[in-house]
Amino acid sequence: MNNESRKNLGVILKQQRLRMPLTLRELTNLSTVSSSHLGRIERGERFPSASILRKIAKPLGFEEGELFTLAGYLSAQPPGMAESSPVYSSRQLEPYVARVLAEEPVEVQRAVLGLLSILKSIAGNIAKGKSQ
Amino acid sequence: MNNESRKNLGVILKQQRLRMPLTLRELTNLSTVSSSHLGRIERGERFPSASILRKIAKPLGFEEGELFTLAGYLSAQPPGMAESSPVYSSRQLEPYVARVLAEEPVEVQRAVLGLLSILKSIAGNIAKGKSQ
DNA sequence: AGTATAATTTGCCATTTGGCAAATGTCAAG
DNA sequence: CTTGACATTTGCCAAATGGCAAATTATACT
Repeated sequence: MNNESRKNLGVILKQQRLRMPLTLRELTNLSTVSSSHLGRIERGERFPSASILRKIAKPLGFEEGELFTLAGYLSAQPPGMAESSPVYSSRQLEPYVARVLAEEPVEVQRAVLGLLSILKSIAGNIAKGKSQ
Repeated sequence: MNNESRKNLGVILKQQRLRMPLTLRELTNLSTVSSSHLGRIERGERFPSASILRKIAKPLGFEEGELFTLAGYLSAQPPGMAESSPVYSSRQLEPYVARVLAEEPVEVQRAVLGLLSILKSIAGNIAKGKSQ
């Protein structure tokens, strides 16, 4: 991350903070990011990590993705069509399965994948005679 | 970033890499991220920064934003126009989950639902103190 | 002016990231 | 079993992040 882009982002963040308007300390309270760090970010001495960006996005009135793009973490987003269907591969997910899973919280959806991979690995071991 | 979510992301990344399939070194060539680092990320010893995530997203077949969401850097993405897809009911099926499951034969997809309902019933009993 | 009070900056340091090179693990061919 | 060609993991270290506390600067009020 070069020095110029640090400064650029810093300037943007500072302008936005002043527009609210907020002091560094107030922004600290809203974001749980230390004011010393915020100050350094604003004058380009530090570059905010993703988690810091996430914490300050809303208090400054940014969309998360917007800030990530400004920081160069995300490539410029084609607005609107954000998540254009990511080709559901060659095979198909059965609509019924999709519908039922969609009712579950995302953690559960992911946990299901975990289960599946565990089962596959066990099955693989059995097949190789290694037993469990 | 707690230890569990590190591991979770690692497992997801590894699964996806093997699905391509790619070796760590090959992924290194596609992403310019050292294989030692990639390895540590996969087994949860390191947590990838935003710039690393960005570098590995496409080679692994992820949308950038998708990976950022999985890593917890971005909150779950507003469905945008994907809402027009009637299949995914009120809640959303996470694209990554959909894609992985879509790779499985339909029987497996359905079996996953079976597993899920069994686990839910067990969990319910535990909650009610009936023990397992 | 002088002084209290709030805001910002600086010094310092623990922690984390990520790369390089060496060590270790894996596996097929001889 | 041994060798060679891979892949993965480990040891080590430089660079960066981010927090706390102290120092400095700005602002307001007598």
